[in-house]
Amino acid sequence: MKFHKLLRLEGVSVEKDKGEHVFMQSDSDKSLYFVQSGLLKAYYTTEDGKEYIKSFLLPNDIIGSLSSSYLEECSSFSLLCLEPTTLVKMPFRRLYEYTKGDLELANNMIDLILHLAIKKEKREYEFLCLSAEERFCMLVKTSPSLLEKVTQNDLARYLGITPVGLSRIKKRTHTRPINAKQTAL
Amino acid sequence: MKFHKLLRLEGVSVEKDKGEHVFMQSDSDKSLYFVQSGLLKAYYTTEDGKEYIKSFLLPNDIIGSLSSSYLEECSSFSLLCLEPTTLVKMPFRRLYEYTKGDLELANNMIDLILHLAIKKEKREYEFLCLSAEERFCMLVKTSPSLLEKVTQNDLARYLGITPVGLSRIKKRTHTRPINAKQTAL
DNA sequence: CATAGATTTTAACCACGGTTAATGATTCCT
DNA sequence: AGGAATCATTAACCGTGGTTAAAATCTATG
Repeated sequence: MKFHKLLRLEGVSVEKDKGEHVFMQSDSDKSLYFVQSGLLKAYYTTEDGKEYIKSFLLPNDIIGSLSSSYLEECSSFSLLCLEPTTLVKMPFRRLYEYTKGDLELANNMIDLILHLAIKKEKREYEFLCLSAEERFCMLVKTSPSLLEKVTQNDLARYLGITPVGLSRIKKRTHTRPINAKQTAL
Repeated sequence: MKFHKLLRLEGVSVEKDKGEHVFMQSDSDKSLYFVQSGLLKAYYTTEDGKEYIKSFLLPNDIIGSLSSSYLEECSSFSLLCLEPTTLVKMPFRRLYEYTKGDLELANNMIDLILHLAIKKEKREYEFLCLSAEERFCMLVKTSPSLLEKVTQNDLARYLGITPVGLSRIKKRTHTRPINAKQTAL
């Protein structure tokens, strides 16, 4: 990545332990966070108490609270550290002032958001076109290291299924050869 | 929306009839398109010939071909006019040159991409947290006008289900009172 | 009007994954 | 080490939606 100038802006460094939350809801906390080390999960909690994981955050990942009244109505959003974590916090208000007056920074910002938009695009694709099993296999291929760090429960909630469902899928994919679909002849 | 300056940039006007495609694949076509009038569907076609609809585009909507090697590998992406349509085409290369040199334009661009990112975020939420039936009900509430213009087939492929599945859901939701879940007492 | 084509609905059957609950396996704690 | 708590797996049962194919509608177009 190359958001050079963005990263050189001095933000507040935040240290959190495993199990601690990073609050992003209140106006004063609306910020962009750069993950320096550690591991977090970003998740929704719905009214009926269910949890759905939006993403896991690894070092060099970036997250911000996009304000969307729609989403805020139907769910609440949280960040939880799964390991001791260091973040750099940059309030949107301040960032916004910077980009208003700095061309290079504004272009860095464009690259950054574009990068995030492409991630979302991928995820939309995976939900739209792939089955839960295919999404799991995808993840095994692309982020094998994540599987070791994250509980079955969290992994399932990220894939959009239940832990029970994931357990079943794992069994299936180890027994059955992958891509058994093509077993014509 | 308020991408004032972006919209004042002069792009190439493109006229298409119902049934015509807008090509976005080749490098020379990598552009941002502003829909002025009409209706389009943006969809993926997978290797096994299935179609999945990413979004419908109405007047004032904006679409661009985010280049992602990942997505380009596993599917091909197309735009098809469902009604006679007028678009304004702005090549990314040119746009990029502009934003590199114009602060106001760069900030307009930030607002624009942020706006698109929030849309994606909503859609991710809907796939992650809602059932097909709930997604359908959501759409009925938020975009009733779309339902009249779009075939059952396209609608289903946008919701991530088959036309047969959608037909069943429609039957159910008309028979059964919506939110029958809460019928305690 | 008639026929062909596309679109939608229905039915029958099946696979996937949700739900609940019981059982194992780990980790953690004093 | 014993016990609590968390996490993972398994089994039984069920609901949603996929698949296929047939019937019912709707829409052209000559």
